[in-house]
Amino acid sequence: MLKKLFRISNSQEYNNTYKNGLKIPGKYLIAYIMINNLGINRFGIVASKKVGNAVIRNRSRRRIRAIAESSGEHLQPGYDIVIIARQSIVATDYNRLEKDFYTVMKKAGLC
RNA sequence: UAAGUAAAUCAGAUAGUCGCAGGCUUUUUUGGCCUGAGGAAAGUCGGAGCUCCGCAGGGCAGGGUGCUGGAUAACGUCCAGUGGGGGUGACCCUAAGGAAAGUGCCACAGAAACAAACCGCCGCCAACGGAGGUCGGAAAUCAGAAGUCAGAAGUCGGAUCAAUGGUCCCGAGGUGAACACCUGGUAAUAGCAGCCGGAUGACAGCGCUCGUAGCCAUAGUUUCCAACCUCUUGCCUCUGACUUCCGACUUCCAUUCCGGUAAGGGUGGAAAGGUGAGGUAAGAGCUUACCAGCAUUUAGGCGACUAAAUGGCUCGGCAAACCCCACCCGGAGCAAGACCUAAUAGGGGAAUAACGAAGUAGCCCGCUUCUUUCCCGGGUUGGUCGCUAGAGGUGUCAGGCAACUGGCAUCCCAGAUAGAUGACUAUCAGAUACAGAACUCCGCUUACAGAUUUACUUACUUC
Repeated sequence: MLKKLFRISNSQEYNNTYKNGLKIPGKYLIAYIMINNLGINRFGIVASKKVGNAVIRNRSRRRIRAIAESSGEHLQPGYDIVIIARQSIVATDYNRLEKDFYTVMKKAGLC
């Protein structure tokens, strides 16, 4: 589902979101949310080297992506969302991560 | 069965649901099919392909490699060997050229670190000292032997007495109480010109001097003379012992000086080949046997090297210190680079026609470019290609000990671009190691839960 259309692919767009977006911290992840004028949600997922080696980073990124894919119907459209993985993500399972994601989204008022 | 050694393989499986990337294929809007992380994808250490750099030429500098032969596109990789080291063994480890080209270093300790004497062992000369021995001389003492003189006692003989023994007294004459004096005879001792004998001696004999002391002058126990013997003392000679002193010679010990010695001790990572025997003043390859090392010759091997014989007789270590020798090395890297589209402009300042500037990784030369170069300012990071059919995989045959090479057959096996390979459920199992492609390949190194296989070694047990 996450085709190129639904991705943030430019470093300028990332920087824009960091500067102007709304920062909402969760237990396992942090979200920066900013309104775009496209009428769709675009996601960007970031896992820094703090999280772990390449394998661990890939796994956590894929989990977040899987949640984002499945969340499409539940969220209001029209936002750029950058999700940053925290170090604590390593120890959790999928269900807890999903819960955390939705609490963050609720805080942001997207669902 | 246990403990090992070497090599190889695997790296959860199956099913379902929902998804992602690429390719193919239809169909025209979305279906279908296929494929989709690793042995290390990691570290980015070595090498190569590929690309660009005004095509990389010479010298210097610099860097790398370093037993031999082979393999390879190449390598610091691999294979086969050689030497060295370790293991009972299977097997493992090994930067392993040159120290007789030169320079340098070898801390501390130690006498000495490249040619050495601290202790030790040994020798010589001289001086001094200590202890002893031998010989000679002198003195003193003691002992013995021989001798000699004197004395005493005795025996015997002779003279004397008529004749024995004992005791006392007296004993020539005269005077006298006595001392003393006088007379006659003899004459010892002593002394000494001398002669002679003795052992050159003590001393004896003869002689001489004095005529003294003494003795005698009626008989007598007595007395005298001579000889012998014994004892004692003195003296002398000889011998011996001991002590002291002096001299000469000699032995041992110690110290100093000089020299020999590399066996031994001690220090050190390392001390001048090792061990045994001979040898020596003591020692030493000084000699010899064996071992190690070196050189030469012969034999074997493409070679590293190995074996044997012979020889003289022995050479410290470090080159991962400089260095020498042999071989190799242009640089930057897929953000390389190419193309397409869009945009366009060359704006300001400076330097200027060679003795200049820039490029070619450093320096010198050489080469190339120059109305160009530098600085300031401005613009660009969109897309496509590179990009995965390759020093490719699998099988087989052939060559080779092997690494590897060649032929044939067959297969196509990730290619993203903020970056795919995932999420959930169920079942099974030993309950999940290390870990994620980014141009490619060959290696190396490092990480790793476990599982399996093959070959071999050692030990034990059974048949």
